[in-house]
Amino acid sequence: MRISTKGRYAIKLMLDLAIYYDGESIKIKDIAKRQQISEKYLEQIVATLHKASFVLSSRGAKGGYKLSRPPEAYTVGMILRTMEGSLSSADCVGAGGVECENKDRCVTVKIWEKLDEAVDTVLEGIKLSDLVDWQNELVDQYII
Amino acid sequence: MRISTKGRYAIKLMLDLAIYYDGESIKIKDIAKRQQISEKYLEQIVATLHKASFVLSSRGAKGGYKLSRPPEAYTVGMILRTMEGSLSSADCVGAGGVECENKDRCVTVKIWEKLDEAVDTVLEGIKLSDLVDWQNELVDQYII
DNA sequence: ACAAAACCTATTAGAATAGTAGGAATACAA
DNA sequence: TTGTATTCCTACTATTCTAATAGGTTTTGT
Repeated sequence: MRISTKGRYAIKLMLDLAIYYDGESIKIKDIAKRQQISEKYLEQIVATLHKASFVLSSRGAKGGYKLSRPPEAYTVGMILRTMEGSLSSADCVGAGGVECENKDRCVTVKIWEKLDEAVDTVLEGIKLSDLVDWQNELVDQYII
Repeated sequence: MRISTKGRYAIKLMLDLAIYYDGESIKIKDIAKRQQISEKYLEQIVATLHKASFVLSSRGAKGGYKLSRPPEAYTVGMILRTMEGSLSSADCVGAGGVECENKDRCVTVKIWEKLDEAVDTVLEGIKLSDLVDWQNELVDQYII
């Protein structure tokens, strides 16, 4: 039931883009420094997010990345699914899964269906903007 | 977010023990045949369940396994946790996890806490006896 | 022209997954 | 008491996944 570093780092990356946006593109180098993640690894991760059109890029000096939409438009689930592919708990359930020919006679699939639904509800219920809000609350708490 | 075959097979094994119990011990060989799982692999899985005292064993001819408690006494979560160790979505949350020194300043942990709680609620909410009931409903539906 | 950034592709070390394999110990039954 | 069926124990293995590292190429602002 683990979420990989790819998924977790992608969320940190997107959150960083949301929080530190000031009109300018944000460099991977800076995100890597702030989030304590390898620059090269982040490059790979942002490439996937770029392919999914979650971020806009500009190349060359003064280049970097921006969110392509407002933070309310992303859910944690969207980001994780983009990075991890399917999030389903077993192959026999969920999109793109290997259909089991015994599926409608197997009661254990009900477990995975219920589980996946619960996971989905949580992950689709948290928006990137919620993370930004939580972060701001934390800052209020610690700095002030 | 995958549940491994070990966890899934363990549930099938426990369910098989619950359903086919008639006073006698049940052989791994029979479970393997019914559930279409490798006998040798099931041996390993049942060994873990035995160590956790979820099943009683008797050796030699006429040997086999029985549940050590009634099916109501097991939750799916108990079984999965026994097979998979921690079910938590990230190392920074949950028991036995590597505590992150930045934990109380990191908002993403909130995601994993919420997620783990939801997973827990589902998995602790399903008892082995529920699976037995579902199975019996299925049988009614198909055979009768 | 130069520097800084994104972009692209290959490689790798280690761990986890999903088993396979072979035999030792035990116990029933003839 | 001998055979057979079972659990029990330990080692091995092939494959995939994870989490990176590495080394460049292309683009662009100054």
